[in-house]
Amino acid sequence: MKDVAARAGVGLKTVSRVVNKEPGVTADTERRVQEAITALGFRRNDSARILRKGRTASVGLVLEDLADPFYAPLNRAVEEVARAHGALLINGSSAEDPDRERELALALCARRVDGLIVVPAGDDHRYLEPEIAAGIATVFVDRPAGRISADAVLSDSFGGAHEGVAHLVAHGHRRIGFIGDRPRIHTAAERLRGYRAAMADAGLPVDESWISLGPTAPGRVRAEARRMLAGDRPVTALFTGNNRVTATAVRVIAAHARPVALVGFDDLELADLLSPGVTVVAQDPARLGRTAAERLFRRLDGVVEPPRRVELPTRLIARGSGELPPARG
Amino acid sequence: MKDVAARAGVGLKTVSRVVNKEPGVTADTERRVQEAITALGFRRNDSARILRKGRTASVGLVLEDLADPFYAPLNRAVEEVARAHGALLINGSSAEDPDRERELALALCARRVDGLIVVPAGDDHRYLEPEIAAGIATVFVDRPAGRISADAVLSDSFGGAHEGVAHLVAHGHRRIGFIGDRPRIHTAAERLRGYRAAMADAGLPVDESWISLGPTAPGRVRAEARRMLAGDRPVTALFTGNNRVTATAVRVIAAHARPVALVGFDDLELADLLSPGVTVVAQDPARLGRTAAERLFRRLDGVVEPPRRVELPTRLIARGSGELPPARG
DNA sequence: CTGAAAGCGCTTACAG
DNA sequence: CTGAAAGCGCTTACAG
Repeated sequence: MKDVAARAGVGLKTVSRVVNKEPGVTADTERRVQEAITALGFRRNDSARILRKGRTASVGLVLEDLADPFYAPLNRAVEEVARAHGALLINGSSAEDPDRERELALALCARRVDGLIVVPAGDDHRYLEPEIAAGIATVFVDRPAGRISADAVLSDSFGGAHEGVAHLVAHGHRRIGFIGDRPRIHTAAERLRGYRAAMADAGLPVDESWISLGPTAPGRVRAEARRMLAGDRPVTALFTGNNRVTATAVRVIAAHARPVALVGFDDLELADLLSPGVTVVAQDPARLGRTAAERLFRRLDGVVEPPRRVELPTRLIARGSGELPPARG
Repeated sequence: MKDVAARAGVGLKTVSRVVNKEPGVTADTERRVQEAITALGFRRNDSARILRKGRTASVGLVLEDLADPFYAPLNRAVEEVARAHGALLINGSSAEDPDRERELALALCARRVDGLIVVPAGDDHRYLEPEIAAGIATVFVDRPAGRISADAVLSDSFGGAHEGVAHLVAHGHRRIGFIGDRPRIHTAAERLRGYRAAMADAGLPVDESWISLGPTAPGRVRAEARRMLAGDRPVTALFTGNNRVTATAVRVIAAHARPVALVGFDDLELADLLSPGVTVVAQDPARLGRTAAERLFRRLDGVVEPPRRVELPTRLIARGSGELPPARG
């Protein structure tokens, strides 16, 4: 910029005015400056601008896995809202590791993102308190914050699971298995709570061997599904706690001798084309992302309100697998 | 930092030393500085650091759609490589709009990302020449750059399409339809070229009504597929140019009276569970992303080489739909 | 082992 | 309409 000013024979401020299209520059001066800019190949350095202005026009997003079919649309929705507000998006995957979540979130804060959206992996977010106090707006999405009070945008995991399990009960099932993610993950715990409540509401006993929480790696899920379907009092239906678990369960059921009913939390691509179609409790990941980002930008626009928890509804989509009657033992 | 120095009664440089864990500070001094840091809630501002150091330790990624099941794993792979090199990832979607691609890429350059990875939407990238000249390493992925010479990491679209169509021919098909993306997209053009070459190699004539390139919106693809399957000399097989087209074609075929063979470019989740399973020419999007990012960081590490085009192989996965014989008219 | 000065590339008041 | 000075929060030489 200094060089441009020298070449155009004007002051630094005049160059700044031209670059930022501020008024108060003669057409002639502007032309001279523009010439110098192209001659020198000048490109404004936004880092310097940011340092001076205070705001970085960027937001950070920490989620579990950028490649997951559930989080990818959430990511995209956050990007769209950021873009509408002239901000760039810096994001990364925690890989469900609390240390990595923390490291990434703090790196984003050190870059002075204006705001932060977090899908938490850990359950203690006190490490963010100094950052929030220093003015970095923070919204949690998909799961609530741990040990601090902050905005959260969630799906109704309890209600969705309750509805899905009640649907199986309505179709005659009495022995229903639940396979979900690790119990320290809020959504997994809530969905299990929904399962238990639906069973209790129907007056059905629950055998603890019908419940399995843990990593969603195909190997574990496959083994647990097979275990629940074996023996002489097998479950006649499965309720699966997220998209990854459902995909594996569909494979196990397809290879099983007797038909097994299935309702899965989260929708899957092509789920309607399988035989039978997979009945799901669908979330709207894009809406989760959009809602969280809009809340973030409201805060950045100066709206002050106490932290709030928003719960978005889920939607049961019946496609066949959840309407199968119990197989005769 | 100034405040910390004042409070600890030391110079600015000493604080800097402590923050950066540089040697040459007494244990006692370090303790005093650390106390001041926590008392004041000091957090280093990486923007300032970056301005001074020159490198931002961040890379930019412009792709078509963060939410697309093909690009999401590519995105994640780039992130992993960036992370291994201590860099953050700033990314965004072009939505297949050349202006938006340009706007986003230049915004990233203005932030002075160290390097840029681009899935091009447009076909003229001369706008990046000043940036590249100024030292921003740039690698194109999935599609090559237009009108500039730059590194590119691609899948073998021609070879993959050729193999997929030859597979259909080997199973007896003579009238094969091709539905692909807009012709100005490099991969779409290459896959069409592969289709034509495979037909020519088999000595089969091609009726131009069997070919349809255009937007991959379900409505258009559905209409075109139905058109090719109607009349008294319908195609007996379809070759689809990407994951979105394949998903729609599967639905059309499922609703069609006679069986229709199908081979799709790109793999789909659950494709193996459909009846019949969907035969595909699979790419490896994560490997594309990883390869491009590794090439970028090699350049950032100072390796100087002429721009190179790398082509990764595809893999035909036979699952049933591509092995169906032609239906009798 | 420690610190004062200069500078990274901009913008913000303020003055002409 | 235009510009010189100060400063954003750090780091880089350099000197004690």
